[in-house]
Amino acid sequence: MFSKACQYGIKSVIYIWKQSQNGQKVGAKEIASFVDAPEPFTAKILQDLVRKKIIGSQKGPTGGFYVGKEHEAFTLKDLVEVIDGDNLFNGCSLGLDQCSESNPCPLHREIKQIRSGVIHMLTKKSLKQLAEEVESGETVLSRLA
Amino acid sequence: MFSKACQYGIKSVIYIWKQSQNGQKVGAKEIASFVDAPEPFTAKILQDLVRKKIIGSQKGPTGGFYVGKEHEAFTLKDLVEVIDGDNLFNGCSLGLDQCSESNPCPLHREIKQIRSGVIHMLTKKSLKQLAEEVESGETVLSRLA
DNA sequence: GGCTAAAAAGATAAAATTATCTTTATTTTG
DNA sequence: CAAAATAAAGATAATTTTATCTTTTTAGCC
Repeated sequence: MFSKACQYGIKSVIYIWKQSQNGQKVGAKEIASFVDAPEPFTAKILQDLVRKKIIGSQKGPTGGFYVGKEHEAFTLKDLVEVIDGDNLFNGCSLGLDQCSESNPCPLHREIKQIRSGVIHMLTKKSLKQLAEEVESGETVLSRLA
Repeated sequence: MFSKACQYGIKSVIYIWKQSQNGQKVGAKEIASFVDAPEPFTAKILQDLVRKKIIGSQKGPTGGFYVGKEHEAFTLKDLVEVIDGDNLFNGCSLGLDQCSESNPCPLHREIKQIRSGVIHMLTKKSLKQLAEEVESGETVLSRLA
């Protein structure tokens, strides 16, 4: 469902939120290690997210990635769209370019319903809220339980 | 959601069903052209499906791919599993290997629900039924409407 | 039996995704 | 202002997925 890049991205951003709530910026190395992902690849993904303003970054010593009020409204859907595109949300699931309501592919109606569920789930919580659930121990992010 | 191989596979098998209901075996070339997929790649996929008994095949002149009573019970889920594995149905969507009910990742519950929807949709109709809907014009398979 | 048409299998190639390495730019601190 | 730490950017490599090509096997037909 999600590419690896996207999985890394999701976990990274939740971790950044978690740390930012404690007022801490975090470096790519720390993020990658926590999230158990290759560091340079993670850094690439984070760069994309910065470019698209999903997160912020600061160079130099004491620098790192962070989030703040300006990022509070972003949801998983925004993040997934940046990394994986809108493939999961739009376009015929069988790759037909003629597929439409009036010309539906065999899965058209069914996929439509699935997608609305997916979109709902990816929008109902903000990234910040997801981080709060990790902070509270309700959910778990790292492989180190 | 589905790999290209899987998209091609789904369309191919529905087409084979459609043709088999008229008592016709179909060759890889015809399938690929109808389904608008590269022929050798399609043939590879079909070979996998034959090996896993989702469809049948016969070599030699007048040969081709076909389906019959012995294949009637197969659903999209069976097909997707053969081609894409169970990735869509099992395993942590964020790639955590520690993820479980008692140690849930941030998306655990939500993904579980999505998945049950996906599984329901992929099992509620047989491949044969999907072909019947194409046959009746209710849905459309080829890019030539 | 030999020819032909088709699937099966195996080898190769191209493209996309994932991963790594190196260099550059920026910013803080001393 | 120099040094150090960090993100950013660019170049390269490995792996996986997608695609193609070639050879072999099977089965029908004359």
